[in-house]
Amino acid sequence: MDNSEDELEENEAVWKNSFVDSVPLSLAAAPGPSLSKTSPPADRVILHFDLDCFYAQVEMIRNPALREVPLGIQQKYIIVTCNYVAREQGLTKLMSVTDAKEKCPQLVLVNGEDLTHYREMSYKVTELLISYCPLVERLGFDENFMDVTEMVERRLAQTLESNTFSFKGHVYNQRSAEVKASDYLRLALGSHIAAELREAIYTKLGLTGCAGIATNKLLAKLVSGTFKPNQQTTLLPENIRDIMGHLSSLRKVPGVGHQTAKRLQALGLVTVKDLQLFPLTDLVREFGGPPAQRLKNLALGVDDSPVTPTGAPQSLSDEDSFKKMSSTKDVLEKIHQLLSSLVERMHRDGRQPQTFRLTIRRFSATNKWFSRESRQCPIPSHIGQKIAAGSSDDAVVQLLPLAMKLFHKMVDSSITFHLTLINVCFSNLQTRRAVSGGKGCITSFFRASPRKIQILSSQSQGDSSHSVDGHCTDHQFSTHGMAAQHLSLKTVTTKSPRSSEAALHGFKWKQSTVVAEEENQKASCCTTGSDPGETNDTVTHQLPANIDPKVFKLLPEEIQKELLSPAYVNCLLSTSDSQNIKDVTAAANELEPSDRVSAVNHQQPAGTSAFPVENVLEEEKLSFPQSSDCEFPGNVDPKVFSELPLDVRMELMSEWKQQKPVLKAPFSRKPVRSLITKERNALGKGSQTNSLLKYFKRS
DNA sequence: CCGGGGACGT
DNA sequence: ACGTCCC
Ligand SMILES: Nc1ccn([C@H]2C[C@H](O)[C@@H](COP(=O)(O)OP(=O)(O)OP(=O)(O)O)O2)c(=O)n1
Ligand SMILES: [Mn+2]
Ligand SMILES: [Mn+2]
Repeated sequence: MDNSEDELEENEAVWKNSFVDSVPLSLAAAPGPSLSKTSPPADRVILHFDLDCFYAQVEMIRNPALREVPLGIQQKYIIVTCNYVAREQGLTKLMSVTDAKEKCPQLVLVNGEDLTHYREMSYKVTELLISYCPLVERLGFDENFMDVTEMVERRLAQTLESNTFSFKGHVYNQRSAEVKASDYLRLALGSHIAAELREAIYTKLGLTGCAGIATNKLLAKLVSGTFKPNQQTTLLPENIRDIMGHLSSLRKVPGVGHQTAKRLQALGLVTVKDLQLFPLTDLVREFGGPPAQRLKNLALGVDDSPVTPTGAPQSLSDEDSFKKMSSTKDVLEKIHQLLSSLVERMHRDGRQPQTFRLTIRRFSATNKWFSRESRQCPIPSHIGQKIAAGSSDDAVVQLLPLAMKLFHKMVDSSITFHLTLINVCFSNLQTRRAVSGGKGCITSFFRASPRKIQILSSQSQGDSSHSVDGHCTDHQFSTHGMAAQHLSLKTVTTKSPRSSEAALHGFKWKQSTVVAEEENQKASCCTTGSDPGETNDTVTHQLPANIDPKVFKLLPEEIQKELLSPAYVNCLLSTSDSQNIKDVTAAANELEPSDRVSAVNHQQPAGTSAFPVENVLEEEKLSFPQSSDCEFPGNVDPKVFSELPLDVRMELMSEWKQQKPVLKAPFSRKPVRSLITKERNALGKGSQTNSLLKYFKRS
């Protein structure tokens, strides 16, 4: 989007001095600044991890021969990233293929449009980090924040028994050996933890990356990239002003995007210092209170936002872009293709999506590559169940009409259109209720055991499994950057409390409670006919009332015939009043036994329960959707149906036949309208969070 | 020759 | 539903 417009700024001449790797220190001195013996220390210890040339690294693992050649990962016409061999030749991230080939004719390209492998590796990293400490927040596929404050506190005691101690890795802007780790003992311990975790990521997953150690997320992220590949850097409080002041522009501040930078520039602000010195009151005028304060804080290197465990993804999407798509048939095929892969992913996830969204991007000369349009609708529960159950083909076939209906809400297919992108997305993901215990569940992200919902009450306190926490290393090698230091990872092989399967694949994500029985949702996009005002006066002949004649005429003759065949017509005609309303059963919120100790630490916002109480679906009673006695369910738009390929239509028909009719509500035809937009936003999350960015939320 | 994802705020 | 941010 806007993201890359100013992306291509030259690397400023960073004056990043550092003392490398092992700064000796004596422990005689007093402990760190805010070391109040009692609970939450004023200063947190935050780690930020960022994998090296992530997609390229994954491809190099898959094919080691690529390690020695300049490698670019291609998505359409873009080299989205490249390995460091290629970077030595001047290649950069997000470079066009033509520019890249120009700079480096021998560049080897691997297509990276399918993110599957990157996504899987990404979650393995997050999972590994979580196994050491639950406070892990993802950012994109290759970054994780971690709050290790408590882990540090626990190590502190053990450290005091040790004689010497030092930082691991670089210390920002600090080249003298005088660095007193004793003044920043907790950050120093954080640097050891970071080194150990990087080592674990390398030995277990084969991935290298950078880490930043600082007192908040903003600073940890900013400092992590100081020395680039496969190194780590700690930012001491005394250097906060340095690192902020030397950012080349406000755009470098995470949270200041293209639009915000433009607005700031309109105020005459370009550098971080500009913003630091700008009167808050003037800033408030432009951005409003909280965002203004947030911006100023960011410029000062202040960031109180907590590390919020990310949990399982809130949406899954699949998209493709292209130069031109202009026929309904192509659109349908593309959506079919996208849906097939998305439904498979959704099934592996194990949860049940309740909302479907279709997004398009249209070509236009003026708008060049701009805005997207989208429409969404509820997913009828019987389809959601098929997705979760793994009846993927059935699910896809039944989702297709939904998607096409949404498509027609955006695109008048009787007029020429030109699309350049289609995206399909599942959201409002509901966890199916675990058996009886009603406890936490582990939904497997990975393939291995699809139906994985396990109960796990362990893990509660602290760092658990790995005794990375065990004791600090007492030797210090100055291996500058090589993650190969003999860190005290010896203990890593201690018995894992989890089953091996869980350790490998299990994912302990966020919890929630019950949403009890759900109503039969009726997609507004699925309501047939009876659209007020949209009746056809140009009727040609015996077309069912809800078929658009214009569309009908465009259909192939064979499809027209089929539509007019008695069986179909009967179905279509009987659909209009088939919209039985099923009562919305009251949602009985049942509290989670929650013996799972929330491994959340001090910065948990007051009033926020450790785990949100939502998104868990009661196992559904076998209720069958509002289908009338006709074989043609009421939620299928005839126009859409007519556009489906014959085989899809046949599949749908056979689907419908197998469904046993449900008890018809005698008092059916009701104002469905009030219900169809139901789709309440289970507005769960941030109770307030109106901040500029959730990215650096206030605490 | 501007990907393919995500999260959150309005 | 769309905008902005992140990677
Ligand atoms: N606009 C972007 C930014 C990133 N990515 C993908 C490709 C990257 O491989 C991955 C991680 O992004 P980074 O910015 O961390 O870049 P790399 O990890 O590739 O390189 P570096 O070693 O500089 O971190 O996310 C993307 O698809 N589109
Ligand atoms: Mn990154
Ligand atoms: Mn990276």
